[in-house]
Amino acid sequence: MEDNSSGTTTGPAAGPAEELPGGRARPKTGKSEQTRALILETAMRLFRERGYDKTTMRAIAQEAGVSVGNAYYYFESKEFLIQGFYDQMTYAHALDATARMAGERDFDARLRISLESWLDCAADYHEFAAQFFRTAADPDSSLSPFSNESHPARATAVDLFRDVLNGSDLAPRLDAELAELLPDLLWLHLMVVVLYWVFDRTPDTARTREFVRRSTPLVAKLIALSRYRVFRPMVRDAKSLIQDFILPTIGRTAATRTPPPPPRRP
Amino acid sequence: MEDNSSGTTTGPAAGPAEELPGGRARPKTGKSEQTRALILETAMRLFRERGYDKTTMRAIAQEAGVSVGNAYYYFESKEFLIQGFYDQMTYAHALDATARMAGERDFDARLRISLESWLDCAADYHEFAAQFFRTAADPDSSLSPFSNESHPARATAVDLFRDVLNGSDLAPRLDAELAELLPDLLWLHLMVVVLYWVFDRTPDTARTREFVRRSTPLVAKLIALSRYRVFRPMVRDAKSLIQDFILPTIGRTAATRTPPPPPRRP
DNA sequence: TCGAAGTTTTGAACACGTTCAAGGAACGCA
DNA sequence: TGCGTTCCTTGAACGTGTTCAAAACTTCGA
Repeated sequence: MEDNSSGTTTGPAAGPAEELPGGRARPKTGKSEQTRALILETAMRLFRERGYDKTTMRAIAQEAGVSVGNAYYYFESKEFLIQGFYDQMTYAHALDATARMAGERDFDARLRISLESWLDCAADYHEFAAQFFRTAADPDSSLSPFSNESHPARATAVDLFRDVLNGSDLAPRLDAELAELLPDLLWLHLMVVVLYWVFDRTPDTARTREFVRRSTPLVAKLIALSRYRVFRPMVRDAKSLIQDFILPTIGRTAATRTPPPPPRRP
Repeated sequence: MEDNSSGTTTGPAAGPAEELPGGRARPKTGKSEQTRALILETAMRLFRERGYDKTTMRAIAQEAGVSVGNAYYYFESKEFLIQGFYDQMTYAHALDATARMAGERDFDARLRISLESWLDCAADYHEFAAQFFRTAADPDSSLSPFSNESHPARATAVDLFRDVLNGSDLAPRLDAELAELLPDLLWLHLMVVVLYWVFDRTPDTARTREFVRRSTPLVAKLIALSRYRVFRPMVRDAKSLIQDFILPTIGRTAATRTPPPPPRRP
């Protein structure tokens, strides 16, 4: 918060929320964008090769053939390189998962596929991921996916889970209001899996994969059961708790909060 | 992992798992223990006053009247000072919560009281706690409460929740096996509350307090319901998932793990 | 009391993330 | 062409966490 007077430099580092290929973004010169990409790619390669802590900013700069100050012109800090990595990976994951679950209608399978896809996309970065998670746990860092700042990567991820649900045979049978909450909850489920994965030390993170295979049927069953009468009061309580306390804390400020009671009659 | 050859120094920093007042602990000279305590207290005061990042090791040393190297003799790194803080707070919390819920038999109330007690104990450190949580999220750090290293503070916390359960009217009505898992699960619930608290920016963390008031009845209801027939299959699945995948990942490898860690380094 | 072995303390030195004043390079305009 | 403005790049310098060889102190047997 106290860093907002980020100096006299007016470089792109001040507003780094634009490097996905979709934006009108940076002025014009392809040169600048090229340097930025070079630095990010070099950093990611070194992170993969040596790990985060052992990769110094000096090494990144030298390996990329620029000065250390130049790296700071494009990335506000070493942590912002992680943001670049996270955005890229989220995007790749969304594409891969969507492709892989095409045609599959079973909700459990779709959920499992999308999580396994994440594990595959992230596999090369397992060691380095600890650092990412550390950063995510810091509420002061704008990189945290839990932080209120609009986080394009998080929106992409939540959209993917909306797709997981909507493309499944489960979707039409669900209460509309619950269906609205679920994408965010499934994203939270991914966060739990990520937490598990970060701490997983088994070869090829086999344990996490097993955890996914075991936990997704449970999630599917839980959601399916939520329609039944007996569970109504509890589901209602849980729903309002989530709506009032969980979602506003993550990105979802007020976008869709308690819409007027939908007079549905099943 | 690669730091294990922690240098030639054989000071107490190598085995800092002993400073709770219950132990036979450090050899004999009260002097050493005194210096250690002085450094820890000074650090905690400065953390409280200035925050973690703004408190430098040099400042801690100067304020405590020792050299910076001396601080490193007692604490392997700045992060290990957090461990000292965490141990102390956990102990204080266990005492406070136990006292506060004495006489109360309602499970929901006991759970709520114990969580509110935590919030009160931690209140002074709210700002600084972000850093603690950051550390907790790093699997390479032996400070992480999720790490396998025997973590006396965690054991204390889990014991507290065992007490929350056993002292309640709910305990005798529960399946024995489930009752065995619950203390760890309730500790996980605390971790969720802590996560919420860390990100909470409302004055006096009012939002977290509201979150506790709203979530504990749900937890209580969920546990109470688990006895009913309909839920059996699901409870069984969840139980085995937790038993096989969650608890082993946190400290709980086997029932009782090598109780006495000998602090001798010849 | 002496000396050796162990314990505690010191502070200069090191590596790293980060900052910043200064200087080029590119572009527009007269 | 010359000049002003903006964008990009540089690398020395700063403050920080951390290390380590050496000094100071304690303990204890002879």
